[in-house]
Amino acid sequence: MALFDIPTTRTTREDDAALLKKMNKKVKAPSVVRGGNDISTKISTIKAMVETHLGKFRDEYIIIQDEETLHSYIDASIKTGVLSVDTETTGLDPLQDDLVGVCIYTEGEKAAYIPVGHKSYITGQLSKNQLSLETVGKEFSRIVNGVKIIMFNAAFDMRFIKNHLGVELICDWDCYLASRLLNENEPSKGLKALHKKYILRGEEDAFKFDDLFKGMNFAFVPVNTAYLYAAHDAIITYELYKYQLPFLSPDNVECKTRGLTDVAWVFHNIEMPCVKVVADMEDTGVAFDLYYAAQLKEKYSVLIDEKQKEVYKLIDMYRDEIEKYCIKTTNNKLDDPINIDSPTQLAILLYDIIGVKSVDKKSPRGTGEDILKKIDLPVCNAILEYRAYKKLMSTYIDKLPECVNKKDGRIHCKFNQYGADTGRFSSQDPNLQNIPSHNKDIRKMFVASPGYVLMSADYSQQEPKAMTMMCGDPKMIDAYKHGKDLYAEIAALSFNTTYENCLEFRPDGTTNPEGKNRRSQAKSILLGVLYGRGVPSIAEQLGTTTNKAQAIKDSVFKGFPAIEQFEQDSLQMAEDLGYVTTLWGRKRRLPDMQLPDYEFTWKDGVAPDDDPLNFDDEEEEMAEVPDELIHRYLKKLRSTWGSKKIDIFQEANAEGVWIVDNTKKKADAQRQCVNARIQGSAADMSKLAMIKIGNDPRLKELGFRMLIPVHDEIIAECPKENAKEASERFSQLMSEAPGEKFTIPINCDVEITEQWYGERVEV
DNA sequence: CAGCTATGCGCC
DNA sequence: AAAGGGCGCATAGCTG
Repeated sequence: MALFDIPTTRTTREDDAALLKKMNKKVKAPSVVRGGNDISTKISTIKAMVETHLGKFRDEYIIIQDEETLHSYIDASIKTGVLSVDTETTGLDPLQDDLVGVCIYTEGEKAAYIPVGHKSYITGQLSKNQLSLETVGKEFSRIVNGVKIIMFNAAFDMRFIKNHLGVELICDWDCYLASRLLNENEPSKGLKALHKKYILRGEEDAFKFDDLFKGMNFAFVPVNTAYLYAAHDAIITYELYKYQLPFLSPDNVECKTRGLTDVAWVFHNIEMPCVKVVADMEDTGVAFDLYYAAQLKEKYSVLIDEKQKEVYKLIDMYRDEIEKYCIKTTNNKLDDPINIDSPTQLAILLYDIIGVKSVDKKSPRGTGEDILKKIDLPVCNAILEYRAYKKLMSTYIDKLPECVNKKDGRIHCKFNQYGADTGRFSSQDPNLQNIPSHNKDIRKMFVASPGYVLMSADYSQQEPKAMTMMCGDPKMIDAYKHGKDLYAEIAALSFNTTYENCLEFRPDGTTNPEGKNRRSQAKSILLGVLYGRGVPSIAEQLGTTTNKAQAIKDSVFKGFPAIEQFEQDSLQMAEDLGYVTTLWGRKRRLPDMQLPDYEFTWKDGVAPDDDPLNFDDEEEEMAEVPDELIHRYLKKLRSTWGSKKIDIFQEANAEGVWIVDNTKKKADAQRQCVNARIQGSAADMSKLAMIKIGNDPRLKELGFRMLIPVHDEIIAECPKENAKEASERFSQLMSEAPGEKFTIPINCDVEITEQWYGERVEV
């Protein structure tokens, strides 16, 4: 159900403002819960649970309800110089939800909870004995300089504190980011889970917020209960910090001996400075054109309808076969009509009813894009077109307008600055890093603020350039230094021809198909190495045979031995150390690289000739499979592949030997070795650029602000009158970001528009 | 009903 | 014999 009606016409931006106001009104739910019976039961339960599990801390934590106590607590934190901070809120949106309380802890004091937004669930009124936001803000402003601030997921708390207390408290140690740098494979992602694992060593059970308060407004939890839970968070954040501290302190022996010096550098010089930049981007958001979105919705619903009709018309050609099938198989999963959004039903239609032969061995009943393209039936092609429209509609055209913040009409997504294990950002709610770019319509929903222009700057060939620097090949470096096209240069030197013969266009402007072909072959090989892509797959992309692709790859490796060397070095590094590193020293741990290809154990942990009644073999010492047997099987396995391997596993199984096959895991890890170094280095570089840009005083004066990082690209906006100077500075800072690590030129084109991907604007 | 996985597809 | 790195999200279909 729509919360409001999208207008079909628009005259001015003021209409948008009115529209938002209208939305606001309808959205406002009664803030006072009638009766409150449910809620009071829930609160009683919470009270009891908190008392049982956290009651023991009742005297160890305090509630701060007067200014003097807060003042002296802040004094104490100024003395210790370190303060952990955690916020309690009514929700996850720092712009639309409220601050309920702040917890702080400094060594030598009891953990303290400062309630500011607790309310009566009956009257909806603010509870008594709470400090005002102003007072807390005033006290917090005393620690913006000189006190080291510890948080977990700092951008979140920093935003709530900035937006509700009016203080820019900048975090110095984000335990989440520290944890990601220390082990990006760590399965425990949350504060409680990490604390339980590393501080309590798994001894105690920790409450997560949702365990206790799911479906509950934290503002309604009585202060006397809330403080036990909340203050606990400030303590465990601090304890986690103390645990992490030595590992990420460059002078500490723990840091040095564990090879974390560079990782610590990345933490202090890339990740932590990036937090404020991220918090600012999330607060800024990006302007959105609701009217245009409504127009797109009309346009695409028509297209979807037409395509859907076409699909069903084509399916109807098979109606006799469908009927036959339905009679034959009474218990099939087909809806009437067939749901073409269901891969299950579509597979039945294609493979069982129409009788299409599988085109992909890996997924014989697949209905993905590649497979449907290969099948190349009119139905399949129509379905693909239908799916393309449908995807745009559901994921973008329908979804994005719902994400518009009712207060400011902008979309504020959440960036996870260590979202990918390689160090890349990710974005969610909504994901602004996968807005369609091929399609010319969708991105235009994103617009500049009134009076502003959008600026997008992207690194050209960021990853190939990172690869060039990391493998240090002089010919590649030279190509970039002389402003040549790298792929053409690689093609020229690998295929023993001239550079000009490897370009798509001749100097006179006519096209050169052979040149284009050579260039794209070189490109496929280089990017193939970068992605760990196999030769047959490259062959498929180039439309040639595996043998020919292999020959092309050999030529490129011969012409550029540094590329092959880099690949070998990266594999070797991971095998020896268990991790690879980026240009700036971030690590990507790939423990699977150190696995043996196969592992052998006795089935059930017992050798077949063991006497089950003999208990003299103390302490379940796992009997080992004799080397001789292992060698016999290894020899067999290494000269066999594919489905025949299964026969060998079964043969071993019959003998009581259990074989674990790690070869798939290892192959996966091998592909990641090169890619993680390149992708990670590129991510480091992009973050350095964001920090430079975010802290540039001149850009700030010009009213420039970053909006969205898209891996090798930054979208920003700036008042139109300052656009010229800002764009030049923007581009320059991007180019300078990698510093002396890059000895090749980096140029960044800045596009200035009013809509994302719209027409260029002259400034 | 929520929560999970599988499949499919948007981006770099 | 096969053979593509890194994300988040929508939908279907199953489970508790």
